[in-house]
Amino acid sequence: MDNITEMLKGVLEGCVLEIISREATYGYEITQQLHKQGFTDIAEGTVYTILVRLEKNELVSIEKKPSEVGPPRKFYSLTAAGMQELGIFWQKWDFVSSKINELRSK
Amino acid sequence: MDNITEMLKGVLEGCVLEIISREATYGYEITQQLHKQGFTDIAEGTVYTILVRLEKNELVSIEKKPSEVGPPRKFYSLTAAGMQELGIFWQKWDFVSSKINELRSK
DNA sequence: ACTACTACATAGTAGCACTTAGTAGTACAA
DNA sequence: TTGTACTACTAAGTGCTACTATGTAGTAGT
Repeated sequence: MDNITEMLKGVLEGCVLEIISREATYGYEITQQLHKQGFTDIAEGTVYTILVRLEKNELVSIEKKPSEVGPPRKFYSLTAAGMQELGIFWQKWDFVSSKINELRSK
Repeated sequence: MDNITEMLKGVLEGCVLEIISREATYGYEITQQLHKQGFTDIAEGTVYTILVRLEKNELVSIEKKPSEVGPPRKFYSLTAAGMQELGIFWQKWDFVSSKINELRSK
């Protein structure tokens, strides 16, 4: 799918929060999961900028762990604020997507 | 619903295209329709900037008509390119929204 | 004159995904 | 020992989009 950049604004961050909420994980792994989930064109750099923003906003906490196959990994977990933010994200998503679908079907 | 700005990026333009595709209409009316449809916080200025962009990209054609209750109105209709763009928009929407929902449910 | 509604225009701002380019560790082959 | 490939993170700069704020202007009722 070509050029869905604009449509991802505001939702990609939510997706990253959702992925982290399942299990503590790190940037490289998150990127790969997104690729497997169908978002094949998302660049690594994009995910890392989101992670930096999440950290700055204190929605995630970080634990650095060594890797056996490369440089050390930064594992992310949701903070309480992060959990709350994830809930708000899904509320917004439900709201927006239902309105869009209503508009389409009327 | 608070602060859904980012989530509207890339979709609001598609919504405007959809509304115009139903019937030739003008900016003020489009804004009101969006409000009725649940997007209560969308400002007039936002709609007009979208319309200017659509015109610039030749996705709409314009016919100016006098109004009995105020200044003249600019009625917008989709061009062939606009129709095509609308189709692409819904394809993208289906793609993105299905992926998001998959991510959520897994 | 004043207010309210209708109708359009636009310069400036903020936020986000993306591009590009870089640094580093491990492992395996030529 | 050089090169390639994969893993893993960083960061400066760009472009697009919705939003803010403000302004202009026509019509109509008080």
